[in-house]
Amino acid sequence: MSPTETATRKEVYDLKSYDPKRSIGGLLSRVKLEMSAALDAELAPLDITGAQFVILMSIALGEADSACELCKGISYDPGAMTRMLDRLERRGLVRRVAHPNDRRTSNLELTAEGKAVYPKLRASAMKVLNRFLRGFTQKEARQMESFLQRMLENA
Amino acid sequence: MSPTETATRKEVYDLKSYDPKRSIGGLLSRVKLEMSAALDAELAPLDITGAQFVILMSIALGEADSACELCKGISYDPGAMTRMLDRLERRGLVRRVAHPNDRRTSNLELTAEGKAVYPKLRASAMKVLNRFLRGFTQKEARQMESFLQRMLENA
DNA sequence: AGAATATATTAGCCTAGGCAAATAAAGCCT
DNA sequence: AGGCTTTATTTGCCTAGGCTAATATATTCT
Repeated sequence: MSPTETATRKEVYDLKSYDPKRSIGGLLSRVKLEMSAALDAELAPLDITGAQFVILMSIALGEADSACELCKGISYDPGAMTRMLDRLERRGLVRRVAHPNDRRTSNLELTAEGKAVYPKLRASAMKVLNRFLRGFTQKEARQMESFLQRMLENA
Repeated sequence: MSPTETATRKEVYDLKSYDPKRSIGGLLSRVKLEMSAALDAELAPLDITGAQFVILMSIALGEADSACELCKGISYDPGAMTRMLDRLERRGLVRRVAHPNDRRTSNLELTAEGKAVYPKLRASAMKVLNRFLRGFTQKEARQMESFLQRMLENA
């Protein structure tokens, strides 16, 4: 450790060094903004938004098969989720199917059209992400994933 | 490089390895969401939102002294900015001052109250950020900053 | 079984950002 | 000066998420 970085120092930023815009917080917000915009642009020809992409992916991957599980998985408001699913259903991508044992909920499935666009969605998102990661080695990418994962665990 | 990671490989994710939720994209969105919520909670006692924090900081640090410059600096909608500044002015934190040479615009300044809360805002944001970075060494934090900066340049 | 509690979804109201058109004032051109 | 273009802000309309209360089922506990 360097002299300016003593063994007692525990925190990354202090009152002197903290610059909001160049801090991890500021940069991260900015990157998220740009990435979302880029994803929206990439998906626009498919008439699907970035927010819808997240839902469709969750359903496709079997990570959630009800509105409630979706909400829990991604910290999304239940009211907003109802409307989101309404839109996806109207859009013909998702179907609500009666649950056999529980009439409070519906099982969510992709329609044929939903299944058909799924690979395109995946490819689009991957493309955007890879674009933002140009110049990154695999090792750097894995390290970035690990940093983000650790931040999430600190939440 | 490992055998699975050949010299010709240029992209971080491929169709096989890409898992949206565990990818840098998914994680980053999630971290941003949690961080924003944490900042909002931390600032709530001051009756200031995270979005307002960003504006106040920009003004305080002299990074922008008009609505237009603010918008450019943070990719914010001009219409939304007008309303944001209306709120901050009503809240007594910001003042619009006539520009001497250009009557289209106003110079933005912090009021006395705005200047008074500024150090608290800074401290709050720093606190939240440091919390998310618990366990990070200075070196890791600098590396994270650099990764994010590179992603931004790739945008 | 019946009551109390918990869960899943929905509807209403509120806030706030994005987009497009309107307005006003500069700046530029000749 | 007069006209064309650019810049800065504002306003109206639209979309979408957050919060709360309402509703309908399940589940649990006597």
